Amino acid sequence: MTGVFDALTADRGRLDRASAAQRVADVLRDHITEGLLAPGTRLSEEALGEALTVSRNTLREAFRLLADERLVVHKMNRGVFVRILEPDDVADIYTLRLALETAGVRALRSATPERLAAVRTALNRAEAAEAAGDWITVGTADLHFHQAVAGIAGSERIDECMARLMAELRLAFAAVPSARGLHAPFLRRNQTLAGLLETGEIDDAEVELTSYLNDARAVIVRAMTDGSVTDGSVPDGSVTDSSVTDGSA
Amino acid sequence: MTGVFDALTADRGRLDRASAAQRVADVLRDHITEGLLAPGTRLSEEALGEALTVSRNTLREAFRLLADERLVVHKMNRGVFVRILEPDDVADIYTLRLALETAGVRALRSATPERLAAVRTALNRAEAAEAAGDWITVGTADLHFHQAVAGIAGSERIDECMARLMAELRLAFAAVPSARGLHAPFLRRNQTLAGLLETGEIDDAEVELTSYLNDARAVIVRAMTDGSVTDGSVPDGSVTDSSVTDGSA
DNA sequence: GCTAGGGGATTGTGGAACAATCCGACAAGA
DNA sequence: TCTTGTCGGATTGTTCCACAATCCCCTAGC
Repeated sequence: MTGVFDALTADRGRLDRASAAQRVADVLRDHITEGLLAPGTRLSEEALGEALTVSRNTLREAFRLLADERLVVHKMNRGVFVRILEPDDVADIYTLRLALETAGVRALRSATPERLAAVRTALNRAEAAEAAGDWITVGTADLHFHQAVAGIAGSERIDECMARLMAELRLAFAAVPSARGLHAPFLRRNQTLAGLLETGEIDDAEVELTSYLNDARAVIVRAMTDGSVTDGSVPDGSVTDSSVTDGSA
Repeated sequence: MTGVFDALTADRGRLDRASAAQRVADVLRDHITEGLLAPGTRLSEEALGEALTVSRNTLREAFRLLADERLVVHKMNRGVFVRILEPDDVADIYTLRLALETAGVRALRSATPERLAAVRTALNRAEAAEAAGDWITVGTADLHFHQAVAGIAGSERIDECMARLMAELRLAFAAVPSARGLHAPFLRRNQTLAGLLETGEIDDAEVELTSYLNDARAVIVRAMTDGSVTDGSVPDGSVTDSSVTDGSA
């Protein structure tokens, strides 16, 4: 049964175009993770349906997808809201992150060259963005760097799990006033980690990774708890309506 | 703000009744993981909607939830089907399992007593089922045992991740002819692992866990590849129609 | 100042309709 | 005989509409 067309199989996925619900979810996911939709914003079915020219039913299917990814929360008879992350959530995210990235480090010996190269590529991108002073892009590249670390394991499910985690983490970044203060201290440590990986020092890499993630978690949690200052990235006053202030707990 | 009603918070979830889509998804998930819906079965919107007396809209929202959990696959303009696991999927599942359960073992020092006790509880249930010759229940208890191991980490997200993984794994069990042949050899090793955890031998537990999961993976993958024999759990001939045979990759 | 209740808006769910698409069968041609 | 074009039936994809349920806010009354 195997023949000369086997190479096409990989591209088969491109054939089935995404459904409308999938596309809507993609658009909303981008907007949320880019910070264009502030945490707490209510996503009205009618308003969004009109803006995206899709029906309420289709929109609701998209909401299900995003709720499953924890990017929005469903409140019965009240609608869906962009998720507001609590400090506990951040701590929990880092616990899972540690497990996944550790799995990547430990799989170093059996890693494919492409997977390993992706780590360095992401790191280079982060430093280029740093040199340009573009701290938003630095944040993106940093997340990609860590996705690449977990990706060393070569597992489809680990990749997806990390991708979700990183999208969720972006919600936390939105709660930290200064992107620069958040990312700058960790760029050099990324460099250290990448070096250890490239020289195959697995145990040292694991120690560094653990310490790194613990520190990062502490920084974000602290910024969230005493963080009363925002740098004005909140789009406009509509976010301050009453529906935002009530906690999700 | 904290008061005498804090204990009620845990049960708050029971208050907001689940939406119809959620309930439908729950029912279907149970049927799938219990093996009542064989992999490859097509889930007709009209037939299912009639059977559950819900509208197509609601059903489609439920399908989105299940597709996100990888229990069903969406094929554009063709409908949704109960997922058929490939050997590669099983291998991948075990990779993630190892990462999550290892995280549990490593968190042993800071584990709560309840979390640790859950490991022994699940194990006892498995052995009771074994004594009764109920191998289906043994399979369930075995999955709960491993969920408890990962649960030692005390992370909400790790728990959810494991729960999904276990549901998915059930699809693989459906491809193995003999439940007894699958589970029996591993019951004793569960016992060993639990013992190491209870005596706090973290490193040994981790080694045993790794070896355990590698062996289990090998058993299932082998059973799936050369598994031409089924024990007749496939409901009827409708499963053999052409739409089932094409791979999902 | 607090409780109770009404009004308005939005969601939850069902139902129907139409277009788009896929599958299988049949027919035509080499 | 094998391949290719075409047609018809069935199911999904998506939209629109309707109505009940629920929640929030505001006002009235004590």
